[in-house]
Amino acid sequence: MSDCVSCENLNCMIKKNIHHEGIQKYVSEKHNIICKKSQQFIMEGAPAHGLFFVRKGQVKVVKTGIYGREQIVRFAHDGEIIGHRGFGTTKHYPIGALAIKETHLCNFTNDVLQKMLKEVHELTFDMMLFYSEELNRSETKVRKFAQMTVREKVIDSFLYIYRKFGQCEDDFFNIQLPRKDFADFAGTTEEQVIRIISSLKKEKLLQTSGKKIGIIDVPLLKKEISEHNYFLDS
Amino acid sequence: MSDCVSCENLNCMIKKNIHHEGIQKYVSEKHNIICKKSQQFIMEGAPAHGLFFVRKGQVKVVKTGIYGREQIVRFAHDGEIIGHRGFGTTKHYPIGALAIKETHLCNFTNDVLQKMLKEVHELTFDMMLFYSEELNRSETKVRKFAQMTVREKVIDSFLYIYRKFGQCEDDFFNIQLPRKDFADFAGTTEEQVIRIISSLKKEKLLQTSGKKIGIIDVPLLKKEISEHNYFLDS
DNA sequence: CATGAAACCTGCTAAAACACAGGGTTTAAT
DNA sequence: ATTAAACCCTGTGTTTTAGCAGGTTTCATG
Repeated sequence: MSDCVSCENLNCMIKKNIHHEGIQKYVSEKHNIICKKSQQFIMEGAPAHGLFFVRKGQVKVVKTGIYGREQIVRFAHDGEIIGHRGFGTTKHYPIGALAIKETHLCNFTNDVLQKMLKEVHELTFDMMLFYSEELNRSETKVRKFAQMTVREKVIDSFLYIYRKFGQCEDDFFNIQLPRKDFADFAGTTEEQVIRIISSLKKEKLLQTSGKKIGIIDVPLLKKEISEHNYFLDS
Repeated sequence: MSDCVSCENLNCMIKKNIHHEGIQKYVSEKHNIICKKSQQFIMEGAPAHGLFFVRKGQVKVVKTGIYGREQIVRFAHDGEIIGHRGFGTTKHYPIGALAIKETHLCNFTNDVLQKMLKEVHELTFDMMLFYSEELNRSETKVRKFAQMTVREKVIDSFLYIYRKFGQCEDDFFNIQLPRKDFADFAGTTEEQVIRIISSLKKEKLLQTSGKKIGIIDVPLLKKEISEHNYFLDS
């Protein structure tokens, strides 16, 4: 249950390197944590005490912005890393993280992690590649925020959620978020998000039912932003 | 002249690891390139053929954005890496790079680099840390772009230039850029930049003389953005 | 030193985005 | 079933930003 060998998250970096002997002795030192819905497990500004992997669940990563405005950096689910931003020179987490629904986490302390990286070079290399991809993603996001209109940013956020979490047969996202969260992720206000949702519903591109949101016509929605853009995956 | 041992850029990652035996045999395989002013040496979208280090000079890193609008990702000078964004999974450069003034570059091909990383684990580790710092920087930038006003973004850009290139005794930046470049970097339009420069001149915070720009009162300018912000270094 | 191009500046206008206010609806707990 | 809290929605006024148009300055070059 708690060991990595039986874990199903094949995209997890530890799992991928579990066959290396150097790594196995450290796996037993990882902590398993269970978070209830909306529970925060990383505090922004707190001393970094290691890396987290999402074993199962949904997480949002936040950062306090200007005027205390909340910014959602990204969402994460099964297999993904959280807390890697605190690993460089800074010894404090630059972000906070909280569970959207009940979430099972694996936690490696910085000490253990450091030892693992020293011993298993393939892991270090994978981490480097991971960071480099994250960097590309982040810079694409900079470009988006700098140049997209609010409507485009909101649509882009919906497509991001769609790509990441998908939607069930009834065509609603496999994740439920309040409008405010979409706003904080897209970099705008709740009102704008609501207005744009209204428009998109009228245009038969989106459907809602209470908190639930789903895309009706994915290709058409995609078309609207990919028109003048190259490929922007994030 | 062309070997790393005598190089003065102590912040360069290669120089830092030059004492490792594994690295020295590869240093001879690096290429030295000299770029004239405004010459482009990385084309956006071209196949990635390695990493560049700035030996001496000034470089701007650009990315074509929405509607073909140009976005300046960052500026670089002595000792800094360029082209690392093309190293992950993508085999094409996601950015372009061009010399602002005459610039001397060192170029390692991807092959050589790969070999170096395989052999010198400290280098891989350093690269990982480098990427992780870049990621933090980039995400700070996302937040800025999402939440700052145009005035704040422009001021922030001036402070960035000040931090990175400094200014001489006559209080002008050690780099000359057209207003348009500041706009592309700050994520706004040339007109806005010009307007804000005018205001700042009236407020005795900035001085200009033709293309030259300099900050008169750094702490006061800093204060304006750091007021509601935590520490934002980029 | 004339000249043309590039860079810089300003005023005006329209559009985009935000903020506030107030009302409606859903949800979950008692 | 009731009630409070959280969430959702819409209208209106204001601010911010972008875009255009036209003018001036600066600077390199023949």
